[in-house]
Amino acid sequence: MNHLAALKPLEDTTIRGRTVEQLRRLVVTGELAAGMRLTETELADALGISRGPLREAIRELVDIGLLVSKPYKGLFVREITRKDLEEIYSLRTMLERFAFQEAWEKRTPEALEDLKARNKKLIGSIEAATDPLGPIEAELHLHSWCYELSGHRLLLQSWNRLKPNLQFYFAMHQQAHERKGPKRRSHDLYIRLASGNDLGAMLDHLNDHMRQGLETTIGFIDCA
Amino acid sequence: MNHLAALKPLEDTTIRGRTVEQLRRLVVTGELAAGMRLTETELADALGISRGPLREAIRELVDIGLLVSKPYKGLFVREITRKDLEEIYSLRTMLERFAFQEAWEKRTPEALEDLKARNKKLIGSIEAATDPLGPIEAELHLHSWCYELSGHRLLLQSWNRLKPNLQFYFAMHQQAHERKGPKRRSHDLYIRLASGNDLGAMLDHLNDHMRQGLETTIGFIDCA
DNA sequence: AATTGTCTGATTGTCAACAATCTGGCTCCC
DNA sequence: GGGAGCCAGATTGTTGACAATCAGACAATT
Repeated sequence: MNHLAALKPLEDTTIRGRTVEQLRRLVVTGELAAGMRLTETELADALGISRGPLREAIRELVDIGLLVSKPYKGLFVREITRKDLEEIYSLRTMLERFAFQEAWEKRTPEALEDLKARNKKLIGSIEAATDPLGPIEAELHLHSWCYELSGHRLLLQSWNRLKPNLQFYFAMHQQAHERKGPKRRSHDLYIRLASGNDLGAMLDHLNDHMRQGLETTIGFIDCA
Repeated sequence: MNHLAALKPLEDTTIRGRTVEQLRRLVVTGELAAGMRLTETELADALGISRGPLREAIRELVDIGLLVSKPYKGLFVREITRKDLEEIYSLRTMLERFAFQEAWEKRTPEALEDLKARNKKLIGSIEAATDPLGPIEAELHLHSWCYELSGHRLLLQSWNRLKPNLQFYFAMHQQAHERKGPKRRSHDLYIRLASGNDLGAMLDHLNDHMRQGLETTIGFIDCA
């Protein structure tokens, strides 16, 4: 910790960057409902920008998978099928197990403190119960820990691509279930094992943790 | 095989699409040397197109990792460090092991025929020795088999993002080593195990296959 | 000597108009 | 009835000009 810690990263100054962020937020929070149709001109007008930077922003979201582009028909906010969800979870399990293997030897007391801090933040966010999306972001931030610690840039990049999809689904699920977010103590074991000395146990727990996450949330999707 | 098999996919009609392909090829073959500096206007003039679609194409390549954008300084063809290579290989090992686990039960006689055909094509391409990049594409196509068979779209997408980076490195390596490509029989065991009934042995072999690939090729990189 | 201020050419960011293309529905013919 | 041809409106693709921003060099200041 140095004396510059108070500095916040300055916000994106380009229209494209800000647009990506704004659209991501709108999609992820469900303010733009799944399946909804948009067009470039319509969006550009609504945002008060021209189509150039908007197109670049859109392409980024399409690439991540938040939007689907059907040429000459319009843009559509992604819909999630059961298969999508299973794919997201199975890939995520894979990635996070790998991340823990890579990060295991790099754990330092400071890093473990950081992990605990993230969990505290998650709990705090759940108890505050102000912004319903807060806990979701906090949970994802907690899970980001192992990816960051691994030092594996490509892996972190993969996680960052997957994250918005998870976020999208969490928010969708939460809305359908009357804003019931993650439980306070849901990550207690996760933290304990991550701080311990049994990598095998941690990896096993990840399988459980993820499978449980999938099972308890998959119920309300009726699609094929 | 049906009677429409002769149909070839029609080429991309948009400037953006064609530009992505062309730039990808140029980077991957080393015709645009690693570290080389480019600018948007320069490229747009050279390609005879305007900057709009070019920018979108560039962004795609930056996202994949083939180009690096340093704002207001220029675009640079990616350079590969030893760490990059280790990351590419470790992630790839992960993904391909996962792909085989997912694909294992889906193997049909037809699918295995397809796999053998891909290996034949690889061998043919090596023996023909015309286009030095042919064997590289054929080898990647062989490895794509398990991803396609898995039916896991997200996984396939991850592989498709990783592929150009591998291709880039292979070509780079080949140029440095006087065009010595993959060996004729390099995938014999791979094919045999993939056709057999011991998933564990296949997964173990993948570790070996990849580690060997990394070790025999990592030599000539002197970077940190 | 080192830090800060200022200028300039280069580079990217943005815009608004225009062109190309597609979709969906309609007609017409068989 | 149904399939080919065609049309209108909508949507995306493309362009060239203009604006904003930056890196690097050099001067001024301490």
